Amino acid sequence: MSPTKRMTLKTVAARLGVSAATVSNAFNRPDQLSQARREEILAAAAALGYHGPDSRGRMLRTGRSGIIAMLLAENLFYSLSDSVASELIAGVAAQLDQHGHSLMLLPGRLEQSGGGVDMADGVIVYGLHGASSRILDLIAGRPAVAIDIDLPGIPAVHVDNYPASLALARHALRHPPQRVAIVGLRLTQSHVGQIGLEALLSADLTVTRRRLDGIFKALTEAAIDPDSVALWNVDQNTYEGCVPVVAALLDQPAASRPDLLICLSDRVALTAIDLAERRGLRVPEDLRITGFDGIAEGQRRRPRLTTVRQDSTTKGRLAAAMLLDLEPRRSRTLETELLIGDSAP
Amino acid sequence: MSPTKRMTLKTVAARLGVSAATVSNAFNRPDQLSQARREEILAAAAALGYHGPDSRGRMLRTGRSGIIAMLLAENLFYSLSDSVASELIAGVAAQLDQHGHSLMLLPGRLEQSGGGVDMADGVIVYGLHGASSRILDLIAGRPAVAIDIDLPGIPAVHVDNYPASLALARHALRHPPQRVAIVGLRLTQSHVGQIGLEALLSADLTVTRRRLDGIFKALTEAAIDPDSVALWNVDQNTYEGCVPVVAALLDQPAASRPDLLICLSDRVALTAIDLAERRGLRVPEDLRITGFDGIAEGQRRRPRLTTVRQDSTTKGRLAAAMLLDLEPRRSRTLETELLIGDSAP
DNA sequence: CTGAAAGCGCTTACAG
DNA sequence: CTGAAAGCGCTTACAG
Repeated sequence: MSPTKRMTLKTVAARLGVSAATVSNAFNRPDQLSQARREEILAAAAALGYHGPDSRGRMLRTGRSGIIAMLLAENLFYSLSDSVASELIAGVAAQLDQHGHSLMLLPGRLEQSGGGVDMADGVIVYGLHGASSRILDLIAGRPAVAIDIDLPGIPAVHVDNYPASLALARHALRHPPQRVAIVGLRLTQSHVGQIGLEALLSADLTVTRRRLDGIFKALTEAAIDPDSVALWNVDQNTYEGCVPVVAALLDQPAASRPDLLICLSDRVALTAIDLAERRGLRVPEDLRITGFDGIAEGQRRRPRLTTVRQDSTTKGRLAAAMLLDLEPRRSRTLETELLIGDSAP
Repeated sequence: MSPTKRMTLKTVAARLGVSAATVSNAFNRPDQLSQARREEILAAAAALGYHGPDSRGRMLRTGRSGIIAMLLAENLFYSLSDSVASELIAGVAAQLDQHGHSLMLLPGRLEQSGGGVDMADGVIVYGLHGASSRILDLIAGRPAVAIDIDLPGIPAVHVDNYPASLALARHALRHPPQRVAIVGLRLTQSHVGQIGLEALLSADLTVTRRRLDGIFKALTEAAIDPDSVALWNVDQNTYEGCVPVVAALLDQPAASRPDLLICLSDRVALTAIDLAERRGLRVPEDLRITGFDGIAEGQRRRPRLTTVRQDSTTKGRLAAAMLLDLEPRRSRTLETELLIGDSAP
């Protein structure tokens, strides 16, 4: 067991005086040799410091790796820090746990090499990707499922953003507001702060656009002109990313400050609750707030957030199940649930 | 570009009438051929639907994969749901983002095949693992760094649990309590609820044991007999896992209910704040609460949690940096910071 | 029940 | 500047 040379199937076979095929069979196909021989070989291999066939060789030979890759929209750190992406990843993970697969996480901006997508048995593409033709090349020929994005020829898992936010906004507007403000997430290419309607990205470029459309519909129904509503935008779905925008919004003179704040993500809404309370504003008495996503954190703390629950865990689990052939591989739109909490009763 | 046959370096070379070496060089070693030739080859390859060398072949040949693996203590779902593990993973991810590596997540209970650890260029082992000799076999010969665990021959990243919890408990006890209770995390093999001292795991089997020892020291200094303090245990560091234990503890008759609750993790402490408030108990007036970890959620909400901040992100980042040879590969114990919030001022 | 041989897709000295 | 050859570690028909 000296660290002189790495053991391989071949060297083990040579030492034992059997063929490589037999050693391989001992590890992978118990039925191909006698029990006694198998145990003898396994024991001898262990004694030699050989702990089983190397996956790299196996992978090249068999074409399967036991790995599912997730191609994330952002870099790894952001994706793991964003509650929604993180719940989604956990959902994928939950399915893989049951199936004995490993999870490979790949950042949105891949270098030339592709980061190893090509070792995956299947790939989940999450969210918007800059150069989507690049993505298609990378996953070419490999089973793939998209989440929150449409890619030609690839089944997608979506959530019913439009009707969900329509229902939520209708609820919020039953209490007639003086002034409404909307805080979106990635509604524009990059502008952070208050924005105009002309800067909006189209619905195929950002999920939140559909949510905004639902809200506009509800505003119109309530005889409020969407153009008259202040529209703000945040580009990072993290506490730190939301703070400056929400602070600017709340720090307006009382006369122009909203009394209804419709946020297009829970993270934005939770940041708003937090900053409002620090400023002595009562939620919902002085300021009613709604979110979108239904992340766990928002349902635990007081005041409980009024929001739409999209089950990110289920989304991830379903996409993984499709890749593992536990579910038919076809596009699905999952239903959401209106959660009426205390932030906008 | 018909989907008849997958393109390989060899077929591309054949079609172009050059050698495989030249095509490989066109992709990997620009200096090995004329610029004109290179562009010609790249363009022709693209036209043929070949998007670059397959990592599987490359990996077998070069021995490098560009992948860092994290061997987690629990299954993937749990690890991604636990704030502390999740921040740690994000820290590793942050370092990999900067270096262009991919992240492979492997569940604690690996099947025979090893789940692909052997493709990783380096592995991070996090937390306690059942069969650690198995772990050592799996990572044999591969660069490895351990976090929160000691493995023979492998550098480890730790946090100063004992002095940190000693300082925290000293602070908490400056306000003399009537009755103290401690809620631990994984202090025993599996018992959930109130436990006795005899069931405790030793410090090399659980991180929280060192935290407990620090608290006992502070209690003794304050002339409180540790044996007189109620000791409870939780085995899952999630909201759902904490609820039953914390509820049982709070639902005791007022005469035996603690007025100081020392929790060995923030998740436990946050659950305690939540359930206490639901029961009309004021924090800190009726019940003082401390945590451990310093997770972001605890520092955002009111009352802000009094706790010890261990920077999990930095832990992960450092371990990854060691693997990428950006830091010397040697054991480190990181310092923590006492955070005095409102839950135990 | 066991073994010899081919080949998965690639890169790298090396020779020309 | 380009190509022929070896080989990374493995599994799988196939022949015996």
